[in-house]
Formats: sequence, C-alpha cells, structure tokens
Amino acid sequence: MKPNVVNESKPPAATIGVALVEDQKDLSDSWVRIIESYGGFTCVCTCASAEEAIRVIPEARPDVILMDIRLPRMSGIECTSRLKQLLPNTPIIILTVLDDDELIFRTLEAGADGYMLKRSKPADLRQALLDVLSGGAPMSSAIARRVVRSFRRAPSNPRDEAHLSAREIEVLGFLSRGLSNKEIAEHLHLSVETVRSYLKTIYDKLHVRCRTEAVLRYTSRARQ
Amino acid sequence: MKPNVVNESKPPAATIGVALVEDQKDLSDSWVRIIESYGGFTCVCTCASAEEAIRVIPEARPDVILMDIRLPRMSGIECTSRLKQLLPNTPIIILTVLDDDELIFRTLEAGADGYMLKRSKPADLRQALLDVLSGGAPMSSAIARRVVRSFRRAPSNPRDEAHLSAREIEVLGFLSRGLSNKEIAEHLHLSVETVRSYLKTIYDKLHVRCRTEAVLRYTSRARQ
DNA sequence: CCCTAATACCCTCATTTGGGGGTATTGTAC
DNA sequence: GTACAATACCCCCAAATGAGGGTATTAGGG
Repeated sequence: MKPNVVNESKPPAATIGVALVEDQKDLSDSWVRIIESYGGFTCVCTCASAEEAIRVIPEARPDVILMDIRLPRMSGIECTSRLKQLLPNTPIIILTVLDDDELIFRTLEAGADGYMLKRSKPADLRQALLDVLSGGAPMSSAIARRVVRSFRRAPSNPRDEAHLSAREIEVLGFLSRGLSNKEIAEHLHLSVETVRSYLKTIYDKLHVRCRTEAVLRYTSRARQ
Repeated sequence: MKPNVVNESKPPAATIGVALVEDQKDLSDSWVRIIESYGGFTCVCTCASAEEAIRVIPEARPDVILMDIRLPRMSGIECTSRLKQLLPNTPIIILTVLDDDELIFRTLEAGADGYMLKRSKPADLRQALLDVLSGGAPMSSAIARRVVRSFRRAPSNPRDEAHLSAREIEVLGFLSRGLSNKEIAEHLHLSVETVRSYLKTIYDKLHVRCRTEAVLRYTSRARQ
C-alpha cells in the first residue's frame, strides 16, 4: 500500500510539515494550495478519512495536524483522540464549519490544541499554525469566547458562595477532590465531628442534601 | 467625593473608553500612556483598589475594563465578580504578571472575558482590547493553551470508559447529577440493590472508592 | 456446547453520611 | 455590653453507602 505521504523523511527544520484530514477533495486541495502559498509550510500528507489519518499520519510525522470534524464513519473527535495517543506532542487544530458548543468541548476533551472555523481568513490560519507550534491554543474569537464562558459558575450565585466562610470553602475544596470526612479532618487537623458540622452548614447554604450535589455545585461551569 | 473619572459622559462612538484597575501608580501611569498612544482609545478612569473600582467604574461607563489580580484587601477576582454583576455586558480583561493555573480558572469563573500577561507587547494588548470588543476572548498564548488543556479528560482513559457497559454509563450519568441510589433505581425502574451492584462494578472499573470520586472522574477535566 | 458479558436481583456487615440536637471561645460590630 | 459570625468540638440515630459475598437469565462468539 502506498500512502499519500508527500515527504517520506522529516522535513528540514526550516519547513513546517502540515497534515490535513478532510474528506472533501476540493476543499482539501484548496487548503493545500493556501498552506503551501504561505512559504515555509509543506503539506506532508492529506487524508480523506479518519482511518487513513490514523494509519498514515504517524508515518508522515507532520509538525501539526489540521482536522475536520465531520468525516465519514469515524468522526474527527474520535480521530483526534486516537492520534493524540499515538502522537501526544503533535498539535492538532480542528478546522471545521461547525461551531456547536457540544462539539467544541468534545474536541477539546479529545485533545485538540486549537479550534478554527473554516470561514477564517488564510492569514489567520497561518497565524494559528505558528501560534500552536509556539505553545499557544489558536481559536477563532467566537470559539474562544465560548470556551472562556464555559468556566463561569452556572447559577451565578456569588451570593450563596459569598456566604460561605473561609473555612467552609476550604472544606468544600477538599470535598470536591473526593476526600472523605475523615481525610478532610486529617488534612485540616480537625476532628471528624467538626468537618461534619461544617458540611451541615455548607449543605444548608448551598441548598443541597448530599456531598455529590455540593461538589457539583462547587465545580459546575456555565456549560449546560 | 470626586472620583478620578476623566470623561464624565459616554465617550463618542469613535473612541473606546478603557477603565484600569491597578494599584501600582507607576504601572498604572505607563498603561495609560500606552493605551492612549494607540489612538482611538481613552482611559476613562484609573482605580488603585477593588473598592474604588466597584464605586467608580459603574459611573465611568467604560467600554472595557483592564484588571490586575493582586490588589490590596479585595483581590481582582472578587472585584471582577462584583463588576460583572453590576455591568454584565462590559468585558473585563485580566492584566497580570501571575500565570498560576488556579488563578486563571478562578478569574474566568468570576466572569473575566480575557487574560493577558503584563509581559505582553503593547501591540498585543491593543489587539486584545479590539478582540474582546468584537466578541472574542483574548488570552496570551500560554494562557490559552492552559485553558484548552483543562478540558482534556484527566486520565485520558477512553479505555476505561469504553469498558463501561451501556447500563453502567446510564447509572453513572444519574450519579453525576447528584441522585441517590434510591432515586437512580426509580428513574431506571430497577431495584436499589441492582443500582448498588452496578456502582460496585463502576467503582472497580474507574478505580475509585466512592461516588464523589466517580462523579469527578466522569466530569473531570485535566485541571487539578 | 461452553464461555463470557450484560442484565437484574439478593444478603450481610461495618462504616459513613445526613439531620437533629448541643457547648465553648474568640473577635467584631453596633 | 450584647449580639452575631466564625471557629472548633461533642452526642445520638436512622439511613445510605461500600465491600464482600452470592444467583439467574439472556444473548453472542468461538
């Protein structure tokens, strides 16, 4: 089998090797043209499916991978996850038309290092490639906003949280790392009874009935 | 009391009004010089403390707020949170020397829209101001990488998760919404004993010892 | 045909947890 | 100077949880 690896050997240091995973031939071709037009970039391989990507890319040894999400059979998310296991140090930038929240978060969970929309300008894509190689996480600005927003506390209840005393927040912190009352007591040099009585007031203030709910409240983000 | 509001009225549409929260006078002055040198930007107010910011900024009506984290008494995190309640639509960019993970996430939780390091180039700060006003979330690239990394599934265990059967995942889902065994049993029309036995195998497969840890595993991100 | 995985259920027992009471000290606010 | 919040500790008790056993049925693969 002859994979479509353009350069068999590692490209010279001066040239950045890009791998492209995109099932639409016309789009794929135009990306190659755009990327090679930058100067200093070479498309070391183009893959029309996730399966091909997993087979070919580890041999092609690109410096960076551009990945579409909507692929036949296996999605770009699953493909990203598998490639990250095979090549943990090769950055992957998602390049897609889709900007659905669930998809964004699932690709990032799968290990993507950046998320660009296909409608981005060629110059922005070039910047994204350079950025990801210098340790950044390039995102279209609408994507970045959503990612950042996802950190916001869900119920926007700084009121409830403000009511928690310093010690209570400390206890809640340990609770949210999965520690038992006994372990929390040891860490804080308190008696288990004290921890238990803190928990009672914490539950009260957060309007929850068990530790799991308290942890969810504490760790919740704006997403869903 | 005369707050240090430079422009009492809303600046003309052509000019972008910036508020600055920074306790070090020399730094504050140099930021004002840099920002006003851009052209099209005006510092409508500078605050040397969080308390002053909360009092003055809502009156100054800036288009964007630049916030230091390390402030005397009340931190920039708490200040961000309060300002977001008062001015939910005014973007806040954190501008700090600190790049500790916990701080980054806590500022984003508090409602920050961007996170720039003070060592950024003036041109990057200008870009950040424009970016945040056009719906982006400007971050220094090292920060963006950390934010994106925080989404990664902690143990990168698609293996363990794949081992969970459909029913087990279903149970884990309810567990992660804070339901008790009894409630899960009712939702799935199972006996509590069945739920309990599912939990045992789930704990086993996820290598955890209690429900809180299981929930954390299920909802976990690379952070911590 | 046997083996395994998945499903669903049962029992026991020690421990943990949640809810209900308390008490005491300290420091701050009014 | 008294009221209050925060801190830290105590008791009891019922319910829930975790751990360690099980059993039975069904479906599918080799």
